[in-house]
Amino acid sequence: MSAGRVPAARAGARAKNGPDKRRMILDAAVRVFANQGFHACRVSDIADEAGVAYGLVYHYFASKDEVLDTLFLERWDVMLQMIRQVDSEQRPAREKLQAIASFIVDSYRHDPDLMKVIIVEVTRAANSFGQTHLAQIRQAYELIAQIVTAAQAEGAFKGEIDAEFAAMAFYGAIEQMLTGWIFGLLPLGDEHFERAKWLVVETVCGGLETTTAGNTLPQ
Amino acid sequence: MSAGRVPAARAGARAKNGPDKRRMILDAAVRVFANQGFHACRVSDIADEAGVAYGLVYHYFASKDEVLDTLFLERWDVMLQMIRQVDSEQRPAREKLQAIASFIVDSYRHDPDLMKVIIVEVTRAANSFGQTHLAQIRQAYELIAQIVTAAQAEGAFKGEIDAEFAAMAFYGAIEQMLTGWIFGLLPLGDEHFERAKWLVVETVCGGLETTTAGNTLPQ
DNA sequence: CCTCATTGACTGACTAGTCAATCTATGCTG
DNA sequence: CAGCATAGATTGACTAGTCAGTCAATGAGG
Repeated sequence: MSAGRVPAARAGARAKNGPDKRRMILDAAVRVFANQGFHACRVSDIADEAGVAYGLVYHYFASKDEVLDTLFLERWDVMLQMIRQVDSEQRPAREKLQAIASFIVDSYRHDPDLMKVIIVEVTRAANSFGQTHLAQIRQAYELIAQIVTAAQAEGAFKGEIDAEFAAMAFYGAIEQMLTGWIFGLLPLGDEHFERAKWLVVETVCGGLETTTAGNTLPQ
Repeated sequence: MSAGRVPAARAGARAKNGPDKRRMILDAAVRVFANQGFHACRVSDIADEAGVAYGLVYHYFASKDEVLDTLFLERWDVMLQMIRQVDSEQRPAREKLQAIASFIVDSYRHDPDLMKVIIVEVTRAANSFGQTHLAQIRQAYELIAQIVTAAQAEGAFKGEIDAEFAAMAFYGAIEQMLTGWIFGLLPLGDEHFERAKWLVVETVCGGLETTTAGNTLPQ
């Protein structure tokens, strides 16, 4: 509902005139939320960062919550579309997962603040925004699970591991990777981002163990 | 520092008399934090839940923050000790990871509220408690990474996957599993918990893919 | 002069943390 | 053993500050 507050028509009209204040507020909010956290920051911080008056935030958004809702939904929808697209293609499951991992890592590379906000304030906020956007979040898991299910049906993936579970593990591994970057626990930089894309997929698809005969007794 | 506020001696003395109010406050806080979230709840909620006066919370704890700090450190220390123990034993890496997964899942089974609080309010709270306890959290990752490194040295695990990274993926998969239960996205119940223990390890160690060398045909 | 954008001072509600008073257990003293 | 002292436990009304959201006024374009 929040995403529809300002009709596309008006947003377009704005572009002709001065800068789009609504967009400036959203962009400022990303920075403020990322640096201070949603709860710790004040609405005035967002207004100041955006260079607009306090009240203007409430002209474009019904509440502080709605600012975050908007940011999340904007980005999450893009991700869901992307996964659906990948899902529909005719490629090996590993490549599909690879594409998803790439997209998420690139999202982080492109706008780390936004991804930090989405993950920290929504996706993992079980008592607040995570609940309100649970349906959206769930969709991502389900789409990934579908990929796994399909791969199992054609024999590429083991049938013994529940698809919904595999989806959680895969997504969890990716998010933890971003968390590592967010917390400064993993090294940043383009080559690390690229390597990370491959590493998650290799870990989850190929496994950590060496494929010794029958993988029964290591060593 | 918070953990040491009440000397063990006095805590023991308390046991002789009435109930340990400090403990009651901590236990109540777990329930309140789990149900409402740290930020959303008031200190009076904790006091009410514990059945004590508001001021008593501040007799035992310097601040609302310190209550959560105490809860986290108490439990996290137990987990670190457990991982160190496992780490020192002479067993295959897969079994070690299995033991860690079991411990965490059992922790959740035993006290879901506490684990929810630790994960949601600390481990994943990049802008608040996650930062203050970063050193503790990091230790867990490093210990797990050590297990992976050792396994790689003896050839049981592939050398191409960075150990620290594998540790993040493994831990991330487990936490995501708990998140699934917390959000009500994965089925609860003893058999599911048991299965989950095996599933994470099988996914991360064995991988999702079927072993191409005609090892198995699922179904 | 109408509409929408923009401003920022102000209000109303909320809550972490304080503190002075009261209670309770224990032990000491004469 | 009664009486008293001391220290810690317990109480909850109160303070001081914060901040989300409101609104009346002003500005600008058509």
